[in-house]
Amino acid sequence: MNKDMEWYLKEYFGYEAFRPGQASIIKRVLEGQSVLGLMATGGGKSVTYQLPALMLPGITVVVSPLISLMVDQVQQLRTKKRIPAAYVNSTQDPAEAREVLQKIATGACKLLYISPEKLQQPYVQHVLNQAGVSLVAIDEAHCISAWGHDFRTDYLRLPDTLKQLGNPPVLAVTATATTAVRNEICSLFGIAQEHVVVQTLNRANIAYDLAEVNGESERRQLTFELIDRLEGPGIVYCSTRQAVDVLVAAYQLDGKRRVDGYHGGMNSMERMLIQTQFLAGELDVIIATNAFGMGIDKPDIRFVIHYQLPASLEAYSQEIGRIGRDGRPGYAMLLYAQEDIQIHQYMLDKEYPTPLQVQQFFQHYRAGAAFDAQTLAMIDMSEEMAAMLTFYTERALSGAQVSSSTEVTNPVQDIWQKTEKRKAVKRKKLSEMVSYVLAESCLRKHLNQYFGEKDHSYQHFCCSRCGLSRAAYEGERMVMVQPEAQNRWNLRQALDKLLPKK
DNA sequence: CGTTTAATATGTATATATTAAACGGTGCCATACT
Repeated sequence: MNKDMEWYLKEYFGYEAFRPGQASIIKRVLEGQSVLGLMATGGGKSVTYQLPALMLPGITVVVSPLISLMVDQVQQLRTKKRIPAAYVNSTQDPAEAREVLQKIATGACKLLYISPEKLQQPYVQHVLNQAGVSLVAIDEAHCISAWGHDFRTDYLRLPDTLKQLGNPPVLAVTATATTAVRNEICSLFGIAQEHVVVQTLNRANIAYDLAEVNGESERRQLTFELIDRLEGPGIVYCSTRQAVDVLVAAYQLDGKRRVDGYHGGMNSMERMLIQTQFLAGELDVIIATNAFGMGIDKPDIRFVIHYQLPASLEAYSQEIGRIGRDGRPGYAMLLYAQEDIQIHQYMLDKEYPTPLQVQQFFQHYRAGAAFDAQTLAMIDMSEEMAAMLTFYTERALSGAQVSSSTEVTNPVQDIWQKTEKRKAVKRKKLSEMVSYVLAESCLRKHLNQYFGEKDHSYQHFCCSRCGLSRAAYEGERMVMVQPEAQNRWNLRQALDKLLPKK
């Protein structure tokens, strides 16, 4: 079997040898085991399901979070590797989609890329069952925990969806997962502890830096200086679309480098254009919200600047993880101020329902009402919240059936409590982000420990707490920002508010 | 909750100060509408 694996690796992927972790994941997958693979960005995750897809008898379904990722990967497989792959999603018209699915039914495709939403459609499942599903790969599997509980609950429905496909083995892969996230993925898909394959998540080539800023002008000045002086391509992350637009306009006015913006408010053509330009080296820096970056294949990103505090260490680690996939040194700067927390708190409060909203939703749900635009407007609820509440309501009602003998709980109360629980989890993640900037210990250690990583080695620089100065990093002098005691104290107060009361 | 933008106030023409209102992330899909 070993020889076969290597033959496929060379024949289809052009590599002489496997990269660390790959062979061990693939072996288990070929044995029919369900596996969770954790590999640092740039570790070659996609080969771990693309190669088994060629060797296994049936089709491999790749659950992918973004249409743009499906398009990229399928194109690469078809043109560069000559592997028969396809995708089904909402960019296709019904006739087109039917054509693809009919081809799949005949077994002409080895890989199908699809979203968790689309995978629930009965016709899609019917076709896949005809072809026979050998493996379900879940790409960017941290999305299950990051999005499954609120933003895209279809991620948490995946175990039920896979039941309809006869529970094929699962290979979940990601670059960031805390112990809690690993446990959640394992229990959802029945992955045994010995089938969790972990490569080191420590990013030895990244130098971690941190600076507290006072006021908008200081923040902006520091950011623009960094963009001007740092070498190579980079990304600047902001918390809001507006901040992105403002920064782009301000920098383009008299900045030295080629910079453009990217966020969810832009249409897909614009977004595609900007991303393509960045990948092709026609843009030096992208200023973006967290909409940018997932799955982008650019090995030479040299720096990431966080203009504001991100919402969690998971998000932070994902975003800086895009630095230096080529293994060459890179630099991560996190700018923060006390007021950065407010936007995240606001979003959190807005995302989750009040008891009244749950009640109104439940009444309509019970009455069998469709949650169309009109109904939603009537109860003043967003499409997103209705989708989330549908999920929790379904859970509450099916759960009630199972345990009906014990006690009859109020479903509305039950649903609201479940959503409050998730809200508390998110609040805690935000507090952990704040703790990170407040703690005075080594940044690398703190971040690595959060993800259960014990290796803290580094190549050139560790972090600003371990003696990295920006002057040293850039090889020239630069104004250092002095943190003010007052602001730190306020931030501690804000942190206290985030933590649950005892 | 903080920042940005729009609207008003001032006191007699342009611009600044003050106050009020608006706004805020991530994407799939289906459906309704042009």
